Amino acid sequence: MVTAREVAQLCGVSVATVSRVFNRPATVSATTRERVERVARELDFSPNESARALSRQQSAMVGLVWDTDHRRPGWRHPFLQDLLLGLKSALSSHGYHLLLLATSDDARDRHPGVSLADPIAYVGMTRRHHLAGLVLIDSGTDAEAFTAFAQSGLPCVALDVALAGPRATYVTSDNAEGAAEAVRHLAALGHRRIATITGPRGNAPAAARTEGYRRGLADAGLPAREDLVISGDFYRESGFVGMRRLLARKDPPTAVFAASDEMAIGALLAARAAGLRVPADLAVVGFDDIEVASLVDPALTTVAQDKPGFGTAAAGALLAMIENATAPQPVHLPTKLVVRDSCGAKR
Amino acid sequence: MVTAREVAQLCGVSVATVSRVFNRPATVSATTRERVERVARELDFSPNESARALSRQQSAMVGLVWDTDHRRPGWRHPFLQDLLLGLKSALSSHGYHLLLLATSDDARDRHPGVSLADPIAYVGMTRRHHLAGLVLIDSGTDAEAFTAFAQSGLPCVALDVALAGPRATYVTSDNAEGAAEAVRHLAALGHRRIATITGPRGNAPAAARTEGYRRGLADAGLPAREDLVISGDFYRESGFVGMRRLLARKDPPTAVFAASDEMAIGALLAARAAGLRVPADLAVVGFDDIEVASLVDPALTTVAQDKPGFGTAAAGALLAMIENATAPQPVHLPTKLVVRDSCGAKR
DNA sequence: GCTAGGAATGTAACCGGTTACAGCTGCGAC
DNA sequence: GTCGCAGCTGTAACCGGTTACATTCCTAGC
Repeated sequence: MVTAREVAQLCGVSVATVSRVFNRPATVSATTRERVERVARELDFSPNESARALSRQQSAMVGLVWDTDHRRPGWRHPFLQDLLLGLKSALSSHGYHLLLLATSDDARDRHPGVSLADPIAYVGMTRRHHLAGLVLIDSGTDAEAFTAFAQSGLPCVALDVALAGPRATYVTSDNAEGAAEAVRHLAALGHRRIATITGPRGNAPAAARTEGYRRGLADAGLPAREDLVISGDFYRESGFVGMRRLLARKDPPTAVFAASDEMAIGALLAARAAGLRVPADLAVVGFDDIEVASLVDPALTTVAQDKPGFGTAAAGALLAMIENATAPQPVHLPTKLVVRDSCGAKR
Repeated sequence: MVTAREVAQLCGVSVATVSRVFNRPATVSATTRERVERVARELDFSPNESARALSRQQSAMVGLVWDTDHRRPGWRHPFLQDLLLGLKSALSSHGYHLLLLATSDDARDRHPGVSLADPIAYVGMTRRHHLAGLVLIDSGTDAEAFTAFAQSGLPCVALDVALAGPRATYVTSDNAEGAAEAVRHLAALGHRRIATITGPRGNAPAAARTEGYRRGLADAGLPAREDLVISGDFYRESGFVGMRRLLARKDPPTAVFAASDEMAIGALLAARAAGLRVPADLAVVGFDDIEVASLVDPALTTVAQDKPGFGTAAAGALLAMIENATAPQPVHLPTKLVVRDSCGAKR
């Protein structure tokens, strides 16, 4: 490893000058700068990150809090890979890396209800590592714990959880509009009794999608019937059960908007089990556009989220807070209705 | 942030002693140790990681090289989430974190054939960050680039790519045995003409699965017929095309072992397109047990890999090399045949 | 009683940068 | 001619730990 001292010596300047070339090039005369840059390139020098972090009290790393309880079914994030890719590429263009914080599962083992391993341990870790910021992935129900991060003073961006603070914000899809569009689409296909299977209560995107469902009905001039709103939890099983309950009605819906693809697939299976054909007897629309959506039979019509966009938007918001100290603004990503077979639109 | 100096002052000892309490407790007298530990706990002190990394020339971080070209179809890892979870939890128990290295895509943009952004940039990064080790995820065809990492002297663990060196090793499934088991299962169901659709050439797991296919045939006393070996590339399309070619034969196979679930699904679609019923007219077995496998119709019989096991095994091997400097040993994880509907076994 | 040696602790030199401050130079203005 | 100031660079004090080496103290052995 070449150090700045060696570069300085070879250039006949002090280490301070070498450091300046890498941090505030404008303060160094052009000739000196070029000489240092050339020698640095020749020796393949670049500043040691540990030393830099120690000295600056800030590292070139962004922490990723993704603390999921793998014992809970459906612990997987619907599109973590796209998210990581988006984050990674957006961060890399500014020289930041992503640190996947690891905490022991002790706290969770002791208190089974707690989903985040230990917020305090996390906050300490972010300090010890001099992290520049934090990306928080909602892993279910730790919205309260997230405020602890926001209060730590570190720039924070949460995904799909409303987070506010002087240096905190969040990124989410425009869930309400996406849901409304799905419902309007079903209405336009002639459906009058459109049901919905919602996500878990307390979940912000779930609430927004239900709100969007209502708005979509209103937009289409259809009455809102509360008995057509069935609550689920985003996972397949609840879609199956919810659909079965809906089909047992004496006046079952002809279409259903499920607040997640997993539940839509559950609904599909329930319809099949009840001897119904989709989309002929029942139209189904989901939300997310997970990988499986195009594979099930019939292929699922769904509201697609901008998956890599989540990553880039989160990274962008975070970098803005880190580097410009700008006032954070929540980001609402547009969704896109992907029409496949399960809704019965001819295509 | 509390520093060691403050703790030392409050305890009436020197910083060196505080440091020793955290690093080599045995060299400190019991009474002093307890006093320091108590005060440290009260002040919520823990050593600053940047300073520690700088001083020790080694950080508590393991780099993750996952440099996939998202413009290539099928760039997704079949089970990255399980992998990350396994890695994370195994590493956390030893206090290590996972750093997702970000490199600019420049190199790749300039040379479209290159899949890893820039191995040299990566190696430099690992040095600058004082990383303790490296986990290499194969993203296609950069096996050669991986040797550059192995030669950097840093402990390296590759996944699904044979990597050798004094401080390098790899983790992979027992692909050959898994494939052999699948083929024996098909033979036991009465199939005599069992075809295979292979993975891409040059890919180690793909080669092992083909070898296992041959071994399975031999085990079952069936002749190996080279015309029943069709090459694919792990992605769905190649499974579809391969199956179509097989079905066009005058003497088509009654069963097919696809070296990946994606290709198996492609084969399923091709069979359906040809008017064949699965499993009645054609038995299909895949490899991986990806999430979709249980969702397709018919549900896919497949060779399951130990997904979280990959992560824990990789972390274990890496930690062993980092902490004990043990001679690295490749890990071969056992697979498990998951019998569902597509093979025609009654269950 | 004296010494050798081991255990416990302190001292201070690192690790490799960043940056406040001071010093030097050269130029235009008076 | 000199004063002021801006631009450039060097000096040295950090950042917060780790650790080789020195020192002190105590005990066992003679």
